[in-house]
Amino acid sequence: MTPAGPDRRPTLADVAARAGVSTALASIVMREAPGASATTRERVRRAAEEIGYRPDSRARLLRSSRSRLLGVVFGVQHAFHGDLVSGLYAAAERVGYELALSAVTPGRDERRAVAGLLSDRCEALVLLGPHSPTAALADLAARLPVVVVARSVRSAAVDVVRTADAEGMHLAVDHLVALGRRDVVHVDGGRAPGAAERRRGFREAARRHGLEARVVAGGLTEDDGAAAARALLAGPLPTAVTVFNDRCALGVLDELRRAGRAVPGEVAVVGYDDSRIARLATVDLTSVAQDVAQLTTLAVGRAVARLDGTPVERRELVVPPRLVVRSTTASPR
Amino acid sequence: MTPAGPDRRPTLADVAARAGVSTALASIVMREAPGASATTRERVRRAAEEIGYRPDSRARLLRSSRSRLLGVVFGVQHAFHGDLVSGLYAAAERVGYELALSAVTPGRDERRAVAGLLSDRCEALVLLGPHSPTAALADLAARLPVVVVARSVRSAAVDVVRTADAEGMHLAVDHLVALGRRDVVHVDGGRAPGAAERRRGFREAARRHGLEARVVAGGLTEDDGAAAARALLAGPLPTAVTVFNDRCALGVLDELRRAGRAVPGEVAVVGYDDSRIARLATVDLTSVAQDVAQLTTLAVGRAVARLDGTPVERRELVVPPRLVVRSTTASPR
DNA sequence: GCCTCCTTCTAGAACGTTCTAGGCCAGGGA
DNA sequence: TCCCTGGCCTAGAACGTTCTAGAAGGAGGC
Repeated sequence: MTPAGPDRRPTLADVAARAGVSTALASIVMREAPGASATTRERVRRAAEEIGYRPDSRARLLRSSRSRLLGVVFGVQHAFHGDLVSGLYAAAERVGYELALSAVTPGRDERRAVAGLLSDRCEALVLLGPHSPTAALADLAARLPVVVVARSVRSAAVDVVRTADAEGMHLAVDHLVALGRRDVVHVDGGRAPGAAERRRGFREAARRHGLEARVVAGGLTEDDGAAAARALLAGPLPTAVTVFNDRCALGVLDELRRAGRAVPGEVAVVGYDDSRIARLATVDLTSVAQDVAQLTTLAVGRAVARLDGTPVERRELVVPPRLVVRSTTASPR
Repeated sequence: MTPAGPDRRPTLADVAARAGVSTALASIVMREAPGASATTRERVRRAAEEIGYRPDSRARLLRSSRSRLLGVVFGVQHAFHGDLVSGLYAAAERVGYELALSAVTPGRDERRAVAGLLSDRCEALVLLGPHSPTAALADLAARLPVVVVARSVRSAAVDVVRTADAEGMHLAVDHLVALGRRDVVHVDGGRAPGAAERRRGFREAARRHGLEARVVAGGLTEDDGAAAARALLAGPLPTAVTVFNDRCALGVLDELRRAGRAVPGEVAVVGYDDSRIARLATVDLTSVAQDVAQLTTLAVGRAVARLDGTPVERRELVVPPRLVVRSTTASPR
């Protein structure tokens, strides 16, 4: 019978009492720290097992000034953020950190998400494609290390890890031109994180090839893509289209096919993100892939470097993208 | 100059010192508890503001035995889980609880996700479509209240909140029959959470209408749906298809259209989940909608009831689904 | 004057861990 | 004999909160 009620969560003191040692020694055993004999270790471990002891990470963190906890803010809507979160878990584990997740939802904005993490005593924050203004991010960075992923921020206070989106568009345009497609249009992502950079890359590459750099309004969703495709269908059809992201590209594809236009026969289409959608057999979309493993490893690495006080050379880390060619691009029929 | 280094996180004692009161009183003010004069409140609040004080939720939770923290395990891949998480945040906030998120990723299984939440001192767990065997869930439920969402579990130990999936299939089949479609096939979800129930519902409804209850193998993804459609195209085409979920339905749709079959002219298609995909103008899929707001409100409510010791009548709460009719179902051409 | 009651406040003990400082004992060198 | 040294262990103080018990001071009733 435990002293303070039957359903009390077992504590280290309970383990120690049962094993007949001090709590300090029990702590040593549980942490696998040096300073206990083999027999005692065994005894303490068995006691812990028997009463179902689980360390209370909050008490643990309270005591040690370091929490080894990285806060992550992600958008619950974005499939790509899901991939990034997976990568972050793996990267954090490799360097002995834990993750605290906080989601941005339609009813919970970034401020709320960040506030939650701050009171959880995270040592640093990793923000996935944040929408907060630069000033707000800089304010935050005055409190603790902040790493922004997949968006570029013009501030000396925050670290940025992102894909070389302009280069990704170069790859896409070069690929299309090599296929003999010279009338290329870009379907834009508006004010979404990364859109400006991708637009810029498109324009640079088009100019380099001596092409007219035509850009039409698009967006993040399939419906935005469909609308853009309808706009394109109203005029003379280009021979190739680069699209802000895969979801939008899907809308473009669908609308083109509905209008009876052959893809890639008449029009080639390139997406961005290499999401699961792009990889589906029924879609099989050529797309610019972001290197998730690299992005997440660098993001965690940068956060840890800041915490350890390791000198850091550049604020911005840029990861090269990769073009994944599938069946929506080919030479004209 | 703070005593213990310049970048120490400000604590309640700092606030109290600056305001010239005891920490206990500062605590009272920060918690908005009764027992402080208006002028003192104002003074303490200003001091907190000035030094940028943020309560340390871990210390707070350590002290009070209640953590008011609900652990949520979700799959980072599932768009539907994203919707549920959004709803859970809102529902938890309404009853004064916080959420701790723990993701299941390709490299992080449910055991890991749950273990993390347990050491975070969550009072109860909400599991979204868990894959763990019933026995493991029951073990867990012996430690703390467990609510499983969107899957049915045959165990008296855990609470379940789910959609009446069988009824959803009744709605779908009734709708198709009312449209004059009597040759209906179900594309199955295999061992996915909810699949068995949906299959059962389909069979019941078909039998009720005196139809042959034909079921073909499908799955969760677009590719599974495409494969199922190819199987259907190999024989005489049914006049209607119900599909395990929207993603799979999308594959079915795509493959049917590629084969030149008119939807809904020749074949009507009904999906399940009413996901964002189904709502897209380019897809516009008739689908069975799950009531996310209701599911999440009930899940949180049930967890809280267990914690408060409120007597609970049934272990399983079943929420009625709703049929959303769009353009993939109509009378035969 | 004394008692009670209220409001406003404070000291100090929790909470469950880790860490610091030190105790005790055996072994070994002088 | 004495003093180190090293291995194993413990007491007790942190960590930043909240909570309990109670003090101080005034108002009011007798």
